[in-house]
Amino acid sequence: MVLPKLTRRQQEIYEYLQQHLDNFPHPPTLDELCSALGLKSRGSLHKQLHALIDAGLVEPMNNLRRGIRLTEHPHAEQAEDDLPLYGAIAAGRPIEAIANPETISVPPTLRTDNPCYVLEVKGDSMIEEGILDGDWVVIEQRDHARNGEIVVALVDNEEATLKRIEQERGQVVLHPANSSMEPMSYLPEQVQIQGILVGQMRRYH
Amino acid sequence: MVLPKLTRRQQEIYEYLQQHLDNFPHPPTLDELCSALGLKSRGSLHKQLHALIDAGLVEPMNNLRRGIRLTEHPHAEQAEDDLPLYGAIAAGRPIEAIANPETISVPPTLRTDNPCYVLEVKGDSMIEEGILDGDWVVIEQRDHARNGEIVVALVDNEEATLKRIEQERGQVVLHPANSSMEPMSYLPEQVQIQGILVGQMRRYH
DNA sequence: GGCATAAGTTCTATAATTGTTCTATACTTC
DNA sequence: GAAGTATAGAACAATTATAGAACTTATGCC
Repeated sequence: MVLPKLTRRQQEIYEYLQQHLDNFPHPPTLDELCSALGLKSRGSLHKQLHALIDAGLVEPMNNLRRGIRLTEHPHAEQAEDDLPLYGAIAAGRPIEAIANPETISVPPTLRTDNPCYVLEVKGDSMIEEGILDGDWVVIEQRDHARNGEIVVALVDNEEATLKRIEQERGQVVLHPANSSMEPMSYLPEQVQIQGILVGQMRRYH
Repeated sequence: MVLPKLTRRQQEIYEYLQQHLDNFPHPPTLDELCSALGLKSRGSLHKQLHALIDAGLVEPMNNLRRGIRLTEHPHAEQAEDDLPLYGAIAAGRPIEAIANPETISVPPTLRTDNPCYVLEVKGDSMIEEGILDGDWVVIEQRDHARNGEIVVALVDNEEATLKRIEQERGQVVLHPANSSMEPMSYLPEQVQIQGILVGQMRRYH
């Protein structure tokens, strides 16, 4: 996301702040920053900083003498932490079809910037990957995957499962992570990828 | 370290207190602190200290003598869903002792209403419970547990581990969830419970 | 228990520092 | 060359820091 257009110099200064602000024992004053940047005029720096403040990158300092600080979450906060929860992996139904899903809160760390949703895991097919019955998995919505990724796959439009995928010429192999189950091979047209695993959560209480 | 919105001088004084408060035989009087800090006016210092009290960093001292103490958990006012992240399970250190932790966002579902913190798991001792190396675990801060709960236990004040606990008369058994490891027995006084497992998160990207 | 003293509190005044605003000038880029 | 950008410098306004005095409250001592 690109915020209000910064000039070249403003960008330079912002990058300098990101890199060197921690080097100062305390948040620096305008004068200190001036000499660190090689500027001679407090007023000039102030003007540049005000542009960064307007862009939401630097803490506004309304006449306060607390020094210059960067804002906590520069990139304006993501819409919501809530993602749709489509219940247990629903056999035979394309994920997106479900009408009015519940939602569940998911920390930004566990998701990607692309559209994601949450499923509740049923069964032990991924137990050796540390994914247990009842866990929630965060799925990035996608219709293709790289080999080795763990995907939500809909087979023959009937059964949706969570498996590690290997795609070769002419066939798709879905590997469970459970030594009591066998990998299964399908034709590419039998398998529809509905998303790939990007996060996992479990509660113990 | 970025503190709440303190002025420079307030920050200086706070850092001085953090460093030198233990050097005084008793908590110092305002006058003693003044001369230690090179100030000449008790009133001035008092004003600064009051700012620190408002910020929740110094215990309020309502007319008490020698009452200057730092608060236990300075950063009480945390962002809503953010919990302190104490890094990997740290051998030999009581969890609460770590100074200024990072924080990580945790959905309400994965935590309890009691104080919680987050650890990063190192090692495979709980692999059969679906807790892998690198996972984050949400821990409710507690010093006791029921049998069968998974706890963060500090053994002999040296080693902190995540294990399932069984407490019998006269001994405490810590069970790993890894068939290549053996349960270990200890005397109750060797084992200090630092919290119990209430949630778990993992990212795949 | 009462009193003296030490220590915390409140207040005002003043000095120092620092953020803000403004104007003039130089520099880039198209 | 025009428009936008960057810098310097001065003047200004506000916050912050300090000192000092007066006041209140706790604590210990007899």
